[in-house]
Amino acid sequence: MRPWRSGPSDRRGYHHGNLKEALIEAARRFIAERGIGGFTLVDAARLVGVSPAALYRHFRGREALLEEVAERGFTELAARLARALRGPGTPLERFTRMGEAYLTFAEEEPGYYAAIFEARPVGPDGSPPVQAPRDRDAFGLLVEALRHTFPDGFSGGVDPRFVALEVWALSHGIATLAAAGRLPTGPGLPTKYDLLRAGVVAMVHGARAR
Amino acid sequence: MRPWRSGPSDRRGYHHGNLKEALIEAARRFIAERGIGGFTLVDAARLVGVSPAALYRHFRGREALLEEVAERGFTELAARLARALRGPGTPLERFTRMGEAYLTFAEEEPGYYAAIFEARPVGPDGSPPVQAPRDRDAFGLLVEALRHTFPDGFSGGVDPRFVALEVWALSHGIATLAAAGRLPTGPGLPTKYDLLRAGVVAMVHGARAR
DNA sequence: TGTACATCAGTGAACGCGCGTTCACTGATGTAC
DNA sequence: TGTACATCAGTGAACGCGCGTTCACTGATGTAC
Repeated sequence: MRPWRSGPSDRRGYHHGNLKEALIEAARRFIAERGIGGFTLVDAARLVGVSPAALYRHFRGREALLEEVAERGFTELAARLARALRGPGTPLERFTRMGEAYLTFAEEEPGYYAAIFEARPVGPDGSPPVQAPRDRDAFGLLVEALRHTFPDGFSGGVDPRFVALEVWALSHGIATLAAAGRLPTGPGLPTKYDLLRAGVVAMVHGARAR
Repeated sequence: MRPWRSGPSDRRGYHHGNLKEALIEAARRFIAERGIGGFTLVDAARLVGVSPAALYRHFRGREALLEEVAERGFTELAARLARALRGPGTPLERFTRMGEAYLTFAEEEPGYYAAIFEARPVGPDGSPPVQAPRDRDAFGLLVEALRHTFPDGFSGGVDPRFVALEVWALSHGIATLAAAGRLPTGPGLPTKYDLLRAGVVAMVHGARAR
């Protein structure tokens, strides 16, 4: 990776001009390549072309930077899911497209994805908060999507949260297996999108038939 | 954690007597507590009560130890799955029980589970092999289980491998979300076992109805 | 049964390394007058 | 428009630390005679 600067003026002198953003971007890239554990502040600073100490003008430390990356990642993920859900088609089609957007996000942004699921949220005082607000947000988003997509609900009074959890767990499983390169592929074997699509259909169907 | 020795004589002098096994056991525990990235040779040696250099009498280095842990873990997992599948009940019941055994293993042996999925397999020369034999084994095991459980196959000629992948991805997703403490729980929300059971039923049913 | 000795499984000190973080500092920026 | 100066965002050297690994070594074990 070559040193990288963002913003209009590519070569500034003493002042970088956009260091915070550049560091977040560098972290995202390194996490994508080496995982959360393999990410170091020193490498991020070097990539951006700045001394490691400069980082502390913008972040409390390593954990704070990771948490910021996770935050950005989650915002991006939520935006993509919402966009996918908004399109045309039957409820089931739109919901399925949302699932595909999830898999695509995990594939295109492995750094964000890993940060979202591995970064330990940090409270203002440095200790972990009781529960990460993102967790509730992520799950709530999915439940709301299901409720909007199937406003009549499921027969038998099946809780939409149940279906939401099911779909989320399947998506996460497919995404992480694929990211680890452990999803068997080959002639006659389904792609991850095939897998998710069939799984969603089966689960929604299952919930309606119960 | 207190220093720990295994085998019949708990206090040996210069020679430990069972160092290899003790180190594997220590690694399993540390990985369970801190994850793969948080595991260090030095800590493992200290826990066992031995100098860090002693480790090199039994392993090439850190990676080799991790790979050994993964190997043991996989053997144990395979044994548990096979045992669960062997019991009484209808095909679907037995298959469902196998899924529950998978979740239980991930919960009871988080060290093994993490090692299985995160350790990078190492060939004899130190470079990674083309494909980890374990991967094929794990998947093959699941497919065989499905074939034995539903000898009549699925209607519409649905490939058992398809269903196997689906079930595996769901199980893995549930297990990892649960291990990360990110599976929402609360009154009215399903347990991970509920989730897997309903998912398996839906998927098998979906495959037969297609 | 007793002794000599090869083999094996440990020790402990040391190494080079890269990490996250701190500190006093300095160069650049932008605002007040 | 020009100058003084407060503020801000960088530097670079240094730190203590713990890591994985190596090395020459030594104590224990078990076998041959």
